[in-house]
Amino acid sequence: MSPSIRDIAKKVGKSITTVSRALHDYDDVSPETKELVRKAAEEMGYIANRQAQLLRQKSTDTIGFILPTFGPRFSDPFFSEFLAGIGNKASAYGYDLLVSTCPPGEKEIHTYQYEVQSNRVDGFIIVRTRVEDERIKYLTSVNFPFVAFGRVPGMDDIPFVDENSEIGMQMIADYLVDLGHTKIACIAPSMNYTFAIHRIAGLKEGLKLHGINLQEKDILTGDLTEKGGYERAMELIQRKMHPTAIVALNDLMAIGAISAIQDSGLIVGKDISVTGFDNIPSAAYTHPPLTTVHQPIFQIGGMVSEMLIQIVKNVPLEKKQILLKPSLIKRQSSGAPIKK
Amino acid sequence: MSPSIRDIAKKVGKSITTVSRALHDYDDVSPETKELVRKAAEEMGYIANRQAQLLRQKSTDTIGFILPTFGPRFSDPFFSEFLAGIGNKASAYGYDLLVSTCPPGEKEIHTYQYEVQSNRVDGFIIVRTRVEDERIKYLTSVNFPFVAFGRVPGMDDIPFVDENSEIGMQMIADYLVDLGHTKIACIAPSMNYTFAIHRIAGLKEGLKLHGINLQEKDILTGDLTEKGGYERAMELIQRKMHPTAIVALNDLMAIGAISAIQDSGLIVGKDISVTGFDNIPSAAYTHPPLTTVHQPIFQIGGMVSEMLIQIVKNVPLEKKQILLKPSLIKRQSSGAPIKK
DNA sequence: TTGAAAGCGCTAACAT
DNA sequence: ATGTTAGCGCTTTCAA
Repeated sequence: MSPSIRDIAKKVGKSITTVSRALHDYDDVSPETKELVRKAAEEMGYIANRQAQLLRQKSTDTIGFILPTFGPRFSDPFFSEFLAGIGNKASAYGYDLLVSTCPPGEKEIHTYQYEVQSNRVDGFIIVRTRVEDERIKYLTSVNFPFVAFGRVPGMDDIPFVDENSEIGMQMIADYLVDLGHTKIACIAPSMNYTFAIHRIAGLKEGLKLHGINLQEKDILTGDLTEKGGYERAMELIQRKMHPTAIVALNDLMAIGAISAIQDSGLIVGKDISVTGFDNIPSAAYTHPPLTTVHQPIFQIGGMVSEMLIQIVKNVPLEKKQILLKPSLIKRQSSGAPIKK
Repeated sequence: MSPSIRDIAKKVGKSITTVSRALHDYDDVSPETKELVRKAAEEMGYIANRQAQLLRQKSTDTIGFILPTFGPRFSDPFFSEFLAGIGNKASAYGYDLLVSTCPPGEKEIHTYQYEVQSNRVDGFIIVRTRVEDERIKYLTSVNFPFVAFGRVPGMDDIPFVDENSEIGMQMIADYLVDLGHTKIACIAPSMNYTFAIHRIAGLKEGLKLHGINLQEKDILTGDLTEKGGYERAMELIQRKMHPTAIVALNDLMAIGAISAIQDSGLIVGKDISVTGFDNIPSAAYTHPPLTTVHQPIFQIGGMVSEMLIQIVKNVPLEKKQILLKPSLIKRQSSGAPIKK
């Protein structure tokens, strides 16, 4: 068994109170006692029992993160990088990270409720915010701390980090139009995701400035995976007049689109240009490499994590809302359209 | 504040003991009382305080998983899928998942020690086992439960799930030789990983059966990322006599290799064939699609998770070691070499 | 500067 | 069938 505070007390001939206070570096313990206690603790390999500590303190020093997993082949590189970002900062602050998995839907909110009420975590990190976000509604209603990666329309007060993807998409629009494209289609995820709304808005806005109207029929809905991108791109390609540029709202779908175009015997970047969003590492290794908008996922994970910890610690936040500037990464998946 | 067991007791006019027992469906509580208590609990939205429960029971109902993160751009799709697999089964059994991040090295073992001794978790899941695996040595030495994804040489008693990648690589070897390849090179990760050893052994063995000797100079070392695969492949291509087939030991490096070959103006599957390992979703969407060996990562995550839970619950295991049969996925990144 | 004692919310041995 | 009581390991009043 691991030694307890009692064992140390016995060894140094002091009370457990004194030991506890020495370990926490309280002012009212003599330096000698502190030294004595610390040495004994070290020698005995003492590590505080977290359960007990936390029960007492009514806090958990733990951050909750509920992975919205969609089916078994859940391998979005976005999440592993984001998780690494959260985890890194959390451990830097001595916080643990409790991860659960739950597909979006009915049960999801129960998972949150359960973790809130059973006192498992001090706060949550929410990812891929949605238009009517039950998670955020719930957490706000019970006044439980959280920080979101992504904005929520109509809830401007919540703490969040997001990339200004409107601007990102405007950059894409400018770039494609400058290359000479006019027939542009888009593969988006469900409009339930707020990021989809922002990105579509940015794209529309950007195109409109050049006198181009993005029509509803040119916005297809995919599921954020390569497969989804592939299938939607195929539909676009098979139209009698296919677009010369396909704007996918994330890299995974863009990769699928590239594959579909090539399977159709067309040339990516010539017959049809493709752009993505995220700049996942793979994006540099598609063929041709993918033009996309960079998002510093790892850093964002860190920021979100840090903000949440400040909040649960009651440290005043410098900024409650952070909107990052995107940057366009031009690669060879996009080029001038072929003149006919 | 969430209601406690005391609040329920007060409400139904029973002792807290009775409430506790009713909630746990003990035999020695009358059905009426059980009903009464349950209803009250439901009404009041009672959820047990996990910290207290667990402190008392000396268990945590929590599984630990320490992500070996290598630097910030940590986006191996392997991990998100594996995590989803672990998480799913864990929650099915009512277990939580505590995730930490720590780069392999010095500090890593402290992270394990800390979580063990502070009583944070009941057991660990270990991934990507290594030859002299400090993590496993430590956990065995303190007799702390764990299950590994991957074998460890010389420790045949540890509980693990692994794919028989020797056979997987033999299938690759057979297949490539049948296509007519004789000049075969390999991009492997550090031989610290036991899976690298198994896969190389399988490849060598498989080739030897066809009278081909895989030489050390034809085994390059990459870092398991696209970038690593790209760079090593470039080295191979620039040799005066480049190989006609590049066998990468994971899909990410294979994707990098494909990119390098194409950037060199060669044709993948004709000039140089490429194979991977894992069959991540992206593998079907490279151009050309990647020939690889399938590994059911999600299921393996589930199995490992389930085994660990059995172990910490002291339920006897059906099988302590599980070795899965691989299957070869033939796609167009591999073909007959061009005759000269 | 230190210690005694209460108690976080829960479970379980023991008593009734 | 139910209640009394002790105690998990820790922190924190309060008193000395």
